[in-house]
Amino acid sequence: MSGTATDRVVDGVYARLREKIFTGELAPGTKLSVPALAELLEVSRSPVRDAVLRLVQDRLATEEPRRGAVVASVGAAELVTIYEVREVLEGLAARLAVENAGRRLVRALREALDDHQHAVDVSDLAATTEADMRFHALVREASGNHEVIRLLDEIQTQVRLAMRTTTVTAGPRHALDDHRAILTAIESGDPNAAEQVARAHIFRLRAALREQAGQRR
Amino acid sequence: MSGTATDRVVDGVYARLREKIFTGELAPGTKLSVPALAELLEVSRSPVRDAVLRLVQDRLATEEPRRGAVVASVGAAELVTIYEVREVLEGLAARLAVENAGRRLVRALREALDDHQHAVDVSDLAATTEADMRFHALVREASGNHEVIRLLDEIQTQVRLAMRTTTVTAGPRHALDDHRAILTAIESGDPNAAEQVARAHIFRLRAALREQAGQRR
DNA sequence: AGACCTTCAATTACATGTAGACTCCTCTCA
DNA sequence: TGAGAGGAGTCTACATGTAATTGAAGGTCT
Repeated sequence: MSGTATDRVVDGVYARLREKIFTGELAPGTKLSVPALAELLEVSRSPVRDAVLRLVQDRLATEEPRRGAVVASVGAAELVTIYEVREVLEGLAARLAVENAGRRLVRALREALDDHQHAVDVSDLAATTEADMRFHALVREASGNHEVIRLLDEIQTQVRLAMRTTTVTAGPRHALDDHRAILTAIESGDPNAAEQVARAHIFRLRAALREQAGQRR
Repeated sequence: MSGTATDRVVDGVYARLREKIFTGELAPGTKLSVPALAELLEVSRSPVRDAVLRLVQDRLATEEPRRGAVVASVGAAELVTIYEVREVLEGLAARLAVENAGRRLVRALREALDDHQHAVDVSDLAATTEADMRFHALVREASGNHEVIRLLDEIQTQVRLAMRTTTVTAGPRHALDDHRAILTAIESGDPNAAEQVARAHIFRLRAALREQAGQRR
């Protein structure tokens, strides 16, 4: 009567490796040796192998045929191409969110915004990032489109990984203003406005990135 | 001196399974039993297991924890959500293609269009589909954005799979006109126009789908 | 010193064994 | 007749063995 549906070893290994990557314990470039990790995590090689393949699948690692996998590193240039995609997807998410929007969404967004504001006021970087991510997560969940949610989750994963290497922040103040504008557009119920404003937000982030990394066009 | 870089068994198994899915030999809903496939393909279970995991990864199959994998079936409703994403990505691809565009691209697109026209004239469905897909492939390759290319490839895979179940065609004539408009916009060098026209194209396909499947909003 | 070869340890990719979970079928009993 | 127990067979998930390859270290010759 204790049964979790998924008590597979591979799930735990995957989660633990993912965590080690995000904390930096496994830094970009680190080799993911299956036997070594198996010993470290005290499981056999099979679930480790499967977990590493999953990491490769969501591009937290890259593999070359007979040479194994290493923790991926997302450079500024790649991040710019990712943000080009992110721009249109966040726009779509905002549009769809408006079409589905309920009071619940608006209330939750306001809450995230308040937290964001407060975090910025007291210069709490971690809380700022958290509130920022929560705002975006709320919008995409509200889109109701499973593909949009999945793809934006993937992108967020890549961005988190990129933060190990590059600085991604593009002025916390700016982001806050942009979020406010997005909320206003959603409240107004205008899908086109929401799409435009959401796109403009990511566009600005991308511009900051491009400049900071100084290249590409 | 004969060495191909990748002579891994798993690659061949993956390719063969993929092919069997697209030809319909493995129809949506079919269970992918690892031991059975291993015997069928005359390899051991290991590479088959890895190949099946890859199929799950690109959503040609779905798996449930202790119950194995089955060939995925893409329903009309899911396809509509996929097309919502496809709309903005094709728009982005067209926009970026304009920014990069060279004469080579325009020439290749014209060629694909001519083939498309001819295939429609003689009612060759296979050739029509091929020329249609080629046109889109050219545009996204020209975008120069690796993420856009990868995501649209994924989407095309899903669409191909969906064709096993649903009819996706939305009037071959319409598609041809839309492609002509996209080419015109690209030739004119106006990124915004290209994005709008490309989006409108997918929008129409989606509308046709939504109607044909009669639901969703 | 520097280029090349050899050797060695580590690792990948594949093969195979097996406990426990799941499915399906049959048989029992109300 | 229909619900439910029981059992057989199949399969997944994990464990483990191993050939061949790779990368690194060290040695040799020029």
